Amino acid sequence: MPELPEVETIARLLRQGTPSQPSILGRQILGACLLWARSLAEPSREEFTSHIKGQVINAISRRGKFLVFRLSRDWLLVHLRMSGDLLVRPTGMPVEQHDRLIFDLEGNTQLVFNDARKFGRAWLVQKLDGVLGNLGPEPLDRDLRADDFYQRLHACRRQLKPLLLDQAFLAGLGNIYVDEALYLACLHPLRPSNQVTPQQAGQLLDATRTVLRDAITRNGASIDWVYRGGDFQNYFRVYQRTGQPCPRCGTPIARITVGQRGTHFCPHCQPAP
DNA sequence: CACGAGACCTGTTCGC
DNA sequence: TGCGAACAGGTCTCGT
Repeated sequence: MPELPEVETIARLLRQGTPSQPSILGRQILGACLLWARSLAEPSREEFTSHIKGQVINAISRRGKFLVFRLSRDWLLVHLRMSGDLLVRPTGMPVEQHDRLIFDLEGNTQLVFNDARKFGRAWLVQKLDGVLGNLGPEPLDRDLRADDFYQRLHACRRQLKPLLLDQAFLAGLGNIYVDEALYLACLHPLRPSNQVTPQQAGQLLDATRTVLRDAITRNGASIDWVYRGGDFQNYFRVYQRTGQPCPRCGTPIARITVGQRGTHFCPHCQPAP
C-alpha cells in the first residue's frame, strides 16, 4: 500500500485524530504486545517491551515511507511495506486477524500495527541514522533544487523507473507515484537517467511534486482491500489503466514489466528512448 | 556498476 | 463451484 502520500496521511491522522478516533499525541505507552516476532526489526522482544514502557509519544512525523515517533527517550520507527496499517482502537476490543504489534496507551486507547503480508517492520532505536541514514532527499523538500536533481540523475546511468523507486535516490516514491510522475513529465520509464536534459529534469521534479501534493490532498490512494481512506485512485492517469485511453492523447495506456514491477505509460506521450 | 531473479508473506482475482 | 496461477502499494540479498 503505502507510499509517501499514504504514510503522510496516516501520520497526520495519528497526530490530529479523527472525529471517531482520538489523537495519540502526548500519550504514555503503558506496554506493548508483539504478536508476530518478525514484525519487530530491533531490538530484541525483551528489550523492546521493557524500554518502550512508560515513554510518551511526543511527536509523529514521516521520513520517506517511514513513520517516525519521537518518544521520551527513543525513536519508534515503522515501515508499512506492502500491506501494513496503523490503527487507533479503544482498549478491550478483540485482537483482529492481522494484528502484529499492539501498543497500550493511557486513556484506554491502543495503537495497532496490522499487516496482512507480514512485510512491515518496527524499530526502537536511540539514533535515527542506522535505519534512515541511507534515504535520499525528500521530494517535497524545497532545498532540493532542479539543478541538484539534474546532477543526481546524471551521476549514474540507470533507467528512470528503477532509479525513482530507489529510496537512496529519492525517498518516498513507490510504484504508483513513479508511473504517475513519469507520465506527467512525458518521460519513458526506461529512459537512461543521464540522457535527461536539464529542462526534463526540472519537469520531472515538478511532476513528482504535483502528483505527491495532489495525492496528499486526497488522503492518498486506496486500492483493493488494503488501505482505506483516500480517493486518489480515482485520479490515476496511467497506473492500473492498461488499455484505457491516455487522458492527453487517447492512445491506449501500455503496461510493461520493469524490475519485476508492473509499469504503466502512454506510448505516444512518453516516447521510447 | 547495473540489472534480474528470488525471498519474504497473505489475500484477491482471473482463467479454465 | 473449485482450483491453480498470476498478481499486489516494498525492500533486501545474491548472482551475473
